[in-house]
Order: sequence, then structure tokens, then C-alpha cells
Amino acid sequence: MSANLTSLATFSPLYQQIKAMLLASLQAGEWQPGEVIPSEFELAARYEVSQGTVRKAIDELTTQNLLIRKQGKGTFVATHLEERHQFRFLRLAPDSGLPMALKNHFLSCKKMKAPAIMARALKIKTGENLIEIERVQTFAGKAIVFEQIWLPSPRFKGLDLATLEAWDGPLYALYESAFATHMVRATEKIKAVTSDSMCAQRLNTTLGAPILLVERVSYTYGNKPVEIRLARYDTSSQHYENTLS
Amino acid sequence: MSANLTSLATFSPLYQQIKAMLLASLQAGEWQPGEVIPSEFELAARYEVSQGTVRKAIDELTTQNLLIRKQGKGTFVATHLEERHQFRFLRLAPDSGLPMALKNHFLSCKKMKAPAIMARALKIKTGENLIEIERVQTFAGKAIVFEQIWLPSPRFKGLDLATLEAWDGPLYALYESAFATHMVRATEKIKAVTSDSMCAQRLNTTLGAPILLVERVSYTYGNKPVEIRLARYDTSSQHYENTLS
DNA sequence: CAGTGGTCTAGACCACTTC
DNA sequence: AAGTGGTCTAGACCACTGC
Repeated sequence: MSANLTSLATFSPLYQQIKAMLLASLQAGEWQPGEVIPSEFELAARYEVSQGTVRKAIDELTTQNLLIRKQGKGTFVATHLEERHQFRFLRLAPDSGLPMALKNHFLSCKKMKAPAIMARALKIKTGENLIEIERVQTFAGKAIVFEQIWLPSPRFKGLDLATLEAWDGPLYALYESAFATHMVRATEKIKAVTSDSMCAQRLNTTLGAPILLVERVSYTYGNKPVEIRLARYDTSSQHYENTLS
Repeated sequence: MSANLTSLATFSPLYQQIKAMLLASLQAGEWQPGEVIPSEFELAARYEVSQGTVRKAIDELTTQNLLIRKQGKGTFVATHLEERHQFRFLRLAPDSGLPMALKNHFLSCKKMKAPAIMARALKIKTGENLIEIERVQTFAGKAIVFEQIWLPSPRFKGLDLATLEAWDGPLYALYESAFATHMVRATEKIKAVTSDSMCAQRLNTTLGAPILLVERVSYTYGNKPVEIRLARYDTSSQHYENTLS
């Protein structure tokens, strides 16, 4: 590793530089989701630093849910295919407290041109190709979630209704296995609205019923936005859970 | 520090034991919010471990927002009186993206007996004394938030409307300065509902308007619940923000 | 048994604050 | 200059996994 004599430049600890290099390798796809990365000693040798320094870099990446350590086995690239990460981004829970298993019902998968608002959120140009998915999720026969999902076509080339209907599991897992896209982070904006006619039909509610509207933008490595989701939750017997600390 | 020969017992790393002792000191009020705790070397000497071990314990407490490090100055007990922690628990943001300064309007502060549901959430007995506060918060003259707040009387003895009206700042900061109670964590359950008559009056909305209902339980040291809050947000031009990772 | 991550130490030195 | 947190190292040993 080069000396720390950054002189006038801003000081950056070694482990931050290592972290950045690991991040670059993840983004470049050098190690795929679910795979082991080299051992701490191997990385230490590669970057010519001590094991403790590599360890600190990996520590931060694990707290960001980008890597997962398994004692005795190695350090792995996080994946939504993993059991424990299946519902990492789902904050909806039944009031009863019992676990909830949602069932997918895909309504459509169409092509469209990106309107200005979506283009801005996805950092693409207005009018570029998007894929629009409509989905309803049910629990015990009752429709709970109605979502519209928009994806940039280039990254998700070939995604169609047949593919979706053949898939049994979280969409984020499909993105990984079929489109080499791992979601790292998402931001949500939540509002209370009233059910419009489309929403009332999909969720089988009365017109004007209260609906939780969740607007989500999901990001892959490098803070790249690659999915917009507009979800409507029927919160009559479910709620959105959050922890503040 | 005692040896690690926990033999049959479950293994617990030294730094976890140190962390538990620091936590106990915080809970016991040995160091008050805003104060410095002893230096890492001092603590290392006290517990007869190396500085690195104390450091790792403190590391975890800082990521939990219980302690705050300041290079060159020391490590401090986190406080809601601190600028950067003022709005740690407020997730409501204006759609415009501009900063929002809410103005307090306290409506009432009454005594009542705890109904069963609240008693369970606060881990007290049904019928014990509670304080009930009603508050409206406005932004640019428009009522945005209507909250009912319930506190166990013993801990908040002497809290009345006059005290509240004299206070200018977050309630959590008042709890700290007047009742030695520091909030550490909170859980929220969020639903979309329609405005009832009380809510419509407080928030000046139409009856049946969509309202974001947020049920919050806040905890102090030792996972002790000490506040219940039932908030209604008018999300017509604000939204609740959340980040998933 | 070897290889992995996890803990702990002792010591050196850097960066920042205060006197 | 002294005291604090922050970084980095080298080495020892523990806990867990898999051959």
C-alpha cells in the first residue's frame, strides 16, 4: 500500500481505501452475489496491508449488508436469494404478529417510454425505454399490495410476463439470478391517500378507502438507481413497521 | 477481567462484557447525557483489558447512537439536546425537499388511568397513573401533526401544561433535562386511516380525508418503554421518509 | 488437521483539541 | 506539550467448518 503522506490532500485511512477497492470489485462483478470472496489474509497480501486493516474494511461492508461473514467458512457477497435476506426490504407485517406469506399475481408487463419524473429518478434520459410491471400480492386470499414497477429496459432485457409468472420468490432475487443486478439500498416516501378506481379494483376496496402509498427507489452498487416502485398497501389489518434509533 | 474459561457456559467475548458494563453505567446514570465518559485508556485500566478491547465495545455503542466520539476531546453520552440529534426520530419531510421547522401547540396535559392495552405496551399495571398530552404541530400556519402522548406518571412527576408551553424544543430534550430520561430507540407501526371528527378538527381537514397514523413506543436504557405516541400526519404535502438497507 | 473468521494484546504513530 | 480518539501492525490464540 502506498504511503499515507497525502500531504496537502485530504487524509484517507488505509482501510477506507481498501473498502473502496473491495466495493469496486463488487461493482465490477469480480465476485458474484452468494460467492466467497478471498480470505482476509489473502486480501491483506494482495493490498500489502495487515489482516486487521482488511478486517476493518470488511467490517464496514458487512454492516452495510454488502458482505456476510460466516465463521470458519469465509466472507460472502450478500444476496437476496439467501433465506435471511428474502424479506429484507418488506416492512409490511400483519397486525396479528403472525408471519405473513404473500402470494404473487402478475397483471401485466409492458414496454413504455420514460416520462420526465421517472427518468430523473432513474438517472436516464426522458423517453428512454422502460418496462412496466403491475403486480398484486395476496395473503389468505385477500389482496394486500398493488404495485407498479418500472425498470430501465437495457438492464432487464428479455423480462416478460412469462418469466415473471414462472418465478416463485422475491423480485429482487429474480433480478440477481436473471439480470446480474443486486439491490443494495432503497429509499421510500410514504403517504396516506384514498383509493382511486384502479386501486379500488386491484385491492378490492371501496372507492375512497384509506391506502398507504409507498414510493420506492432502489439502488444497486455505486448508488445507481435501477427500479422505481409505486406500492399501495391495504393497511386495514396490516401495518408498516419501522424502528428508529 | 475474569478468564474466558466459561467452559460449559456460552462463550461471550470480553468486549461484549465491557459493553454490558458500560451500558449498566449509562443506565445507572453514572454518566449523564452530554457528559464525557472516561478515556479509553482509563476504562482499559479499570476493567483490566487492553485499549483495543474497550475501543471495540465503545464502537458498538456509538453505532447504536448511545455514545458519540469526538476526536481530541473524548467520548460523550448521546443527548437529544445536541443539535445533530434534535430530529433523529422525526421522519416527516416536506415534499418540496426544503427543511421544515414545526411549531408546537400544546392542547392539554391531563392525568388518567392506564387502560390495559397501554399498560401492556408500557409494561406497567392496568389502572396505574398516566399523563396524557395532546399536541398539534404546525408548519407555515398549517396544522401538520396531531399527537396524543402517554407517559407513566412516576417518571414524569410534575409535568404539566405550563412546563410544556414554556419549553421550546423537542419533547425528548425536555424529558432529558427535566426528567433524566433519555430515549434510545423507538418502534413505529404505520397505517393509512381516514380523518375522524377529532382529527379533522385538530388538523383542519375534511372528515374522511386520508391520514397517516403512526403508533410509536419509545424506549430508554434497558429496553424500558416510557412513552406511547399516537400521531396523525397530514401527508397532503409532506411524506414519511425511510431508508432500507 | 488445515483454513476460515473472531478476539485480544502491546506498542507505535497520526490527527485533533486544549492549555 | 499533554491528552484524547483514530489508525496500523504483528503476533498469539480461540471458535467454527469441512475434509
